[in-house]
Amino acid sequence: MGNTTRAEQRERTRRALLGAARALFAAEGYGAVGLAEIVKAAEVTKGALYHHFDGKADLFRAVLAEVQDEVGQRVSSAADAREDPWEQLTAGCQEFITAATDPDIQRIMLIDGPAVLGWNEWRGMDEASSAHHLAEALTDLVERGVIARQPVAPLAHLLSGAMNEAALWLASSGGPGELADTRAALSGILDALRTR
Amino acid sequence: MGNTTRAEQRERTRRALLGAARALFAAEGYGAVGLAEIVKAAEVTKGALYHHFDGKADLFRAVLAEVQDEVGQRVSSAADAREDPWEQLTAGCQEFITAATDPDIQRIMLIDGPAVLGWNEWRGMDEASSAHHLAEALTDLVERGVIARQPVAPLAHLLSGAMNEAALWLASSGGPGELADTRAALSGILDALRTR
DNA sequence: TCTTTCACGTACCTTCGGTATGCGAACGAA
DNA sequence: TTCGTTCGCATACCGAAGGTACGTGAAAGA
Repeated sequence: MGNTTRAEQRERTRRALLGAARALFAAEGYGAVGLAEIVKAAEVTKGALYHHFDGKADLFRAVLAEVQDEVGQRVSSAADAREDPWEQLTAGCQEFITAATDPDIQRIMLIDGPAVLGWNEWRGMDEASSAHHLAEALTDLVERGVIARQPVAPLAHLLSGAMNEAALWLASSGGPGELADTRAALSGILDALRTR
Repeated sequence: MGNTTRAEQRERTRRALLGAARALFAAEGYGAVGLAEIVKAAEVTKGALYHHFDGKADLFRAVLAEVQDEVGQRVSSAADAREDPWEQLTAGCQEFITAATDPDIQRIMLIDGPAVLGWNEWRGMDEASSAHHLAEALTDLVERGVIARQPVAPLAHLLSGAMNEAALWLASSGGPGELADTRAALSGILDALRTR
């Protein structure tokens, strides 16, 4: 008893590193955090870090994947709670704005993500976690004739960028009134897509 | 003759540093460029660099200001070439997308900018260089009744973010067709703002 | 002409990401 | 149970990069 299997120990250490790195990256930003801080907070050493990850950037990649996965889940849940495809789109977008207003999530997902991994890789991860939801929803709405037939990829990117920026702005200089105004403005843009 | 005043020399060195740093930051990204590379390309030493700037981040700040200023000028010129306020807005937006599709400008202005300086400072610089044009144009159009009366700040951020993301996407995976589709989608969104 | 200021070069320090190596405990086979 | 192997991780070290302290020679002012 009290014995710990290797798989358990491995998982515990990995979790500790991911948790510590996530908290520090979120609080101070990728560049301002040293590996020494991370391993100290995780109560391990650099040896453990390099045993689990290829380096600082790879550790960040794992943290980013975790964050993006959580946001993707929130958006999916919000969308799936609705029946009407149009409401699924709007609910998903509003939920994304809410989730992305968290400063910790922002710093990792929207600020450092593209800079650390490069925009292409960041885009790929974003696509896999949540952006494809948006593209699928738009495609579905086009198929159903709810919005005008048009290439969905450019539209998806415009909307994605709009929401990212809006969330960043809300977190830094926004009171509750700003949030409501932003939601309204986004709704207006989305509504404008509908065929009349 | 042949004599150089101190002000001249100072300006020459500063220009050399800014030019070298801009080229390297654009090509390799802020994190991947060392001060040694920069001062070698500028044919000076680190002493000169630290005499003109407070450090690597401050040098980047100066480069970013230069890039943003140029983009702002291009947008202003495009807008001022039109008489109709509505056309000024659309022309300015289209010109921004064109300018921001340049990979060098992207890396400095859209990718590394927020990560190196933090989003708040980046936002402030963007506001000063080009974003205020957008907000002013929108305010003007609201005053004239061309678009519905509404808070312009959230709208400006949504549009700004949409254009930033669109430009990034276009540069990485876009052919000429994608550019046309993106322009069309943006026009559609802008048109939707008009009071009918 | 003499002093001061300034632009910049040189040498050095510190920190940080990354690597090489060693060790003890869990694991698998006999 | 024993014994060799593997694995998870700690320790010590290295090179590079950002940053600093100080020296120097030429322009600027008196």
